[in-house]
Parts: sequence; structure tokens; C-alpha cells
Amino acid sequence: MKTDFIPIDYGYFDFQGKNYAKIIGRNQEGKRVCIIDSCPVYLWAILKDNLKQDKINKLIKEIKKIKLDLKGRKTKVEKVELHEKNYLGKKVKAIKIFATNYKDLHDITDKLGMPEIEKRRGYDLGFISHYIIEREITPLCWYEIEGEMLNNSQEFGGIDMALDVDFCIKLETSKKIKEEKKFTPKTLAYDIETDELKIGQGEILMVSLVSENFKKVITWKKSKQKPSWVEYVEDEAELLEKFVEYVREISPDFLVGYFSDGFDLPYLKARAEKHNVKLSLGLDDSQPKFTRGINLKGKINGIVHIDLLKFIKTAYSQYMQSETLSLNEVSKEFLGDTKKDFKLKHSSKIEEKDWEKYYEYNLHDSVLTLKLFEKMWPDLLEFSKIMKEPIFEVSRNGMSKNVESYILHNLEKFNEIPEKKPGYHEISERKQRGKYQGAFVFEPTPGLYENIAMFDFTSSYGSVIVTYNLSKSTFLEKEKENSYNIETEGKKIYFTKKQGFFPEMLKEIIEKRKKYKQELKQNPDVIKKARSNAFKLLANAAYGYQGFFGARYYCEEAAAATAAFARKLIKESIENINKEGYKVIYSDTDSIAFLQNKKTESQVLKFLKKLNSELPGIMELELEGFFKRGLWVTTRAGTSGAKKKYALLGKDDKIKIRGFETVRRDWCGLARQTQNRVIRQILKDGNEKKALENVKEVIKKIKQRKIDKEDLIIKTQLKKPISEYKAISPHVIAARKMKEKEIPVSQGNLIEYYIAETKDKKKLVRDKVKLPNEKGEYNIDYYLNKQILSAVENIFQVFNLNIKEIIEGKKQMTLGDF
DNA sequence: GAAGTGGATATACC
DNA sequence: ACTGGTATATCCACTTC
Repeated sequence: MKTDFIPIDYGYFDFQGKNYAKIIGRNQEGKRVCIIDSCPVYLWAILKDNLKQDKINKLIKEIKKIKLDLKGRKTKVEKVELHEKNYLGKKVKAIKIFATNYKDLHDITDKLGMPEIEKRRGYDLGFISHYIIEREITPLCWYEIEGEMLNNSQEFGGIDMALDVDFCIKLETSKKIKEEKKFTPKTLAYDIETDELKIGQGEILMVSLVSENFKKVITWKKSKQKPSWVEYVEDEAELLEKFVEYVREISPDFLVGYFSDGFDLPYLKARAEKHNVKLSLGLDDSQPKFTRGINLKGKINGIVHIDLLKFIKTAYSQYMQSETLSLNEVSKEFLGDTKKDFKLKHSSKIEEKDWEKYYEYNLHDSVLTLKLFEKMWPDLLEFSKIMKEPIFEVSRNGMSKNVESYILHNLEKFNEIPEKKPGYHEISERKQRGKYQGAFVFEPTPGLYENIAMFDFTSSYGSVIVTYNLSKSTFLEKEKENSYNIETEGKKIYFTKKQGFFPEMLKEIIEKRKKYKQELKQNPDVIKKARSNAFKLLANAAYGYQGFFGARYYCEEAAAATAAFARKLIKESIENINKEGYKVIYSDTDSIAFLQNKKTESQVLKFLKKLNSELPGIMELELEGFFKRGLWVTTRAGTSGAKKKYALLGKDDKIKIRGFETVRRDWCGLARQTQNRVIRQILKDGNEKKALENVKEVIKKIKQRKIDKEDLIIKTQLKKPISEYKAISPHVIAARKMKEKEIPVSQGNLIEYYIAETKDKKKLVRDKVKLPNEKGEYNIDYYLNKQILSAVENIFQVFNLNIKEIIEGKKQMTLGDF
């Protein structure tokens, strides 16, 4: 049988001791197709240098004899081949050792203790990744496939009968279809509502399901009026059964939730177990399985379960404005829509008339989740295609894992044998290493500046890695002529000039990023945007990857050298810019802000070209922008210019604020808004006097207790369990109070509180903490001094206005002096 | 018991 | 544990006089 096919979900099974990949996907007609395929399974034994042929022959014979007897299952080495390969860029002789089952590779490795063997590699990729590399059936690409249709066949123990698919095909040939064809997946979003937040502790009151042209809330809690999209069941057990029934009926490619790995799916499973209901969601009727470990991952056979929260964290959060990644805030930012207004209560306290509201709330959460998925779909798709890993993995992996996936799937071009994962011991050693020196940050002189230009290096660290060939495989233990070298920690280190595979891959990543960015500019669409962004994220993460203790290609020297070269380059650029007659006022890591000093924009651009012609390798500066005004302030101590804190007014009148309290979520709203207004007035009109008047107004209001308590709430994240805090800060007190009142609090929550007046003269701030709904009056002194004045003081200091003295009505010394 | 200092903590920047 | 280092600011914890 012949058909086209797009792989979506990857799984595998054992049959008669052998591994088979089981890939679920669709064809162009939307029929669900499962292909079953096998691939050679092997690992590498890298031989010691200069081994004589007869020794190798002897070794091969010995390896061929390896037999395993594992838990009653006997297996052996199937075949052995000698190959010329590369390992960390070095030519090596390696023996390819074939086994029947991927799971046996570890045990075979244990038997390869022969002295002729230098290293054993390639046994720890996982079968799916190994299969994708071997057979090149990559996720979400279209294929023309041919194979034997399995129809009530006993070939794989009757697998086709147990699977709910249209065709089950034993793969014979496959050919990638070059042209890009659109694929719109069938998606079902879900969300549950419960009485308790702890997994399985309370009852599931309702579950909502939303797909294209489908919306449903299943519940056993009845209201006066039943909306058409609500379906009543008798009890929780029936709710679970109905849920399974609908998922099976709709049979989506993707089942999507929000924080569903950590909440919805494990909850459903726990409650199903309690009621003895089978949660047979898989296409083979299997129940969801969870990976062990702290971070649960819920997997359903044949249907890709997605927890959107995880993907948003890795792919989007760095660009986002939202203060939390709650469904509500994320929806607001991406969709301009919010959750329905409904105050969650224990079901016993919900009045009959309010249940309808609750249904709507529940339904809308799924609506938002589905819309978010649709918005993120291009990114999920591109991530999966670029990393060549299934969406299930790619949507949950962090960027370091994504970098590693990209590397592993591209090693074959370099004839490279994959490096192994670090072991437990290796990881703890790496973690012990102290920090190496990082980026250079220029200390600004506080002030209000005009006509500022800003340059930055494109993919700065990535470009440094490529330019100076910095990686594990290119690092030289000893000094060598004609190599790149740099001093780090008082010691010179060297890297060969012979291009390594890591820098070469990164070069390609950066080039692709440029290409797609260009294409995007000319002809924008969501796919190009996602593709360009995925390559950008990859390029940016490559540096951190080499310094990350969990990386296969960990190389502390490469990471330290990257930072060192970057420091050198930016300092040289700063010098060159100053030499040209500009004045650099600020720089952080890869960006340089300088005064135009009456030169025109075209002069600046011409100079940029000249700078670029002189930069080494693929290093390149680009124009970040021209700015009308810019503000830099002192640190609180007032002794120096504050780094990582500035505000710019663009040519387009857009204001860019970095580091100021305005952008920090752990300051109260009033302080943030007040500071924001001050910054805006100063940048836009250059009028600090008016800004001062404004602040005076705010202060007056505070003193008159006219400020809304809402604007005084301070939010701080609880980053660990309450009991683990050594220093009991205000937000820990607030969290303790919440616990006392039986308001659920857990690690990761944003704790809200305000500082109140207290009768007794207690000194510590924490003694004045009250929860938002706790009765009390706000502490005038605290908000005046610690929030408002702290936020605006050093801004006015730039204009020699001592706001504290002005407010307190003292003689305006500094002002008078001028 | 006030003042000073270092540590713990959270958050932001790139 | 799930990329890296640099930096600011606050408040607590502790020491010192």
C-alpha cells in the first residue's frame, strides 16, 4: 500500500525481543495512519590509537561472542563492523556493535571492558531519537510511504487490531516530500475544576472540552438552568467515563492543557484509580503514563498530550510582559482575552444559581487553551522540525535540551560519534566549579542625554563561538601554533583553527536565522516568524549550553573563552567609537550606547559599515536604534552610576525602560506608576519640575490616606517551601499567614501583601505585613519612604533635586545653590 | 539598643 | 537540575560598641 504520511506521535514496542517504532500520523485525507518500522540498533566501541590489525581482529571476535542473559531473556551481539569515524573531531577507528534490542545496549556496554577499547558511546540516545537519526523519518514532515498493510494480522501480536487507526502499515520505503504542505492538526483542549488543589485530594466537579466546532462541559453538579453545551452525569465516576468517551470520539492529534502535566492529567488519573474507572485515552486503549521524577510528564499513546505552560516558558517567556505565566495573564498578552470572572469556592459553598457561572468559567479556560495552542502551533511545528524531535519532547524540553537535540540529529554529516550524557559523578564535579568571568558592563555617568545611538552585536556570543571556533572538540590542552588563544582566569587557553562541528553547526544556525529573518521582512507569515525565532533561540542558547553542567558537549573553557573574547571585542569597539568622535555612555554585554555628538544618522550608519569591515570572523554590529533622549541614574548608595538601569525615548516616541522599579513586579503599583510617570515626563518634555509636582501630589494623597489599597499591594514570589527560608522576609510572613487561614500556598506562588500601621512600635517590616483582605490601614511612612521616594529619589538627583529635603520642607540647599 | 555590615532573597539585564 | 554571568535593591541576621 502507498500513501502520504506526516508523523506526529512516536512510540515503540518490543516484539519477539526486537524494537519497533510505532509512529502515528495522518495522510492528506486526514485518515489516521500508523506505521511500524524497525531500524538497526547499535553502539560504538572507540578503539585506542594505533591498534594493530590482528589485535583488532581478535577484539572483534571477542565482542562477537558476547551473550546476555537478562531477566530470563537471552540475547547476543548480532553483528560487528569496523568503521573509520570521528569522535570529538578526531579520526578514530570504532567498532559498530549491533544488538537486537536498544535496552540491551547498556548491558553490552558493561561487557566492553577490554583494554583495547578507549570509549563506549551511542547507547544513551533513547530508542526514538536513535530511530529518527537512523531512518530519517523526522516529525511533522510529509513523506511518501509504501508498505504492507496490516489487517487483522498476527505479525506483531495483533497490534493493528488493538490500535484505533485507519491504516496500520509495516513500512518498507519512505521518501521525503520536498514541497511544504500545510497540515492542520485536530486539537482538543481540556480543563478540570476540583475542590482541592492537591492531586486527587478532592472531587473533580467538571471538565471542559473544546475543539473546532465542539464545546462541552461535563458535570455532576447541577444548576437551575442547563446551558446546551453542558452535559449532566450522575457522579464523578461517570464524569470520568464520559470524558474518556468524548476524547475517544473526537480522537484528536493533540490533547492540550495548561499546566496539565502537573495538574489536570494526574488529577484525572488519580480520581480514575479511586473509582476504578479505566482512563483509556490511548489509541491502544492504554492509560496515560507519567514519567517518574519531580516534573511529571503525562504521555498518552498515539495522542500527543501537550502542556502549553511548559512550552511557553522555554519559547516565549523571555519576550513576554506578563508578570506571571498564569493562563489569565498569558491569554491577555497573546489573545487579548482573559479568564471569566468567577471567584473560586469550595463546591459546598456554591449556591445553585452560581453553578452556571462556574460552567462558563470552566469552558472558557479550555477555549483560551485552544486559542493559545493555535497561536503557538507554528512555533511548536518549527521547533519540532528543526530539532528533529517529536512535539511531545520538544514542547517540554528546555533550551539546553533543544540545543543538544539539534546537535545529535546533525552529527552524521560530520561522521561524528555522539558524546555520552555526563554521569552523576561528572555532574557533581561540574557543579562544584566556580563561576567564570562573564560579560562586561560599562559604568554609566548618571544624567539625561540627548541624541543617542545604540549598536549591538547580532547573536553576539554565538558569533564569538563561530569566529574563534570555541567548543569541546576544538579546545587544545596544550599551546599550539596558529591557534586562537585568549586569557581567562590569568591563564591562556587555546583552540584549534580547524573548524569543529559545534561551531560549524552554530554557523549554519546563525546563517539560517539571518536568512529567515530577511525572508520574514520581505514577506511575513507566522511560519517564517516561528522559524526565524527558533533559530534565534538556538543561537542564543548555544553559549549557555557549553557552560551547562548537564550538557554532553560541556566545555567550561569554551564558555569562559566565549565571554572573554566577547569582552575584548566590545571593549575594542567602545574604543573605536570614542576615537571616531562619539562618546560611549553605556554598554552591557553586546550593546553600546553612545552620543551622536552632532553627527547625522547617515554618518553613524556609514561608520557602522566601517566598523563591521574591521570586525573579525562573522562578528557583526547592527543598529539597535536612534534615541532622542536617555536617562541614567546613580545607584541607591549614590556613589556610582547604576548599571542595568536606564530609560530611552525612541525616534518614534516609544519609551524603553530597563531595570527601573517600574518594570519590577516586586514593587507596589503606586511606586511603579509614579516612577513611570516621572520617567516619561522627563524624557518627553525634559521637564523635571513638572514631574516633581506630580510626585508631590502623590505624596499628599498618601498622607491623606487617599490611595487605593490595591495600588499598594506588594507581590513577591515564594521560591521555595516556607520552612526552608533562613531569612524570614515579609513575603514569607505573608505566606505563613495564608497557610494559617487555609488559603492554599505553594512554592512558586506570587504572594501578595501590604505593609500596615501597627500599634506597637515594632521595627521590622515583616511585623507590619498584612494580607490584602486583612483589615488595616496602610503604613504611610513605609510607602512614602520605602516605596515612592526610593523609586524616584535618584532620578531627581540627576537634576540636583534632593527630593527628600524638598518634601520634608527643609531648606532647598541643592536647589538654592544652583 | 543603635549602627554598621554581610547574607539571603528576589528580580532584572543581556 | 533542566542554558550562562552581572547587577541592583531590600530586609533580615548578626556583630560591635
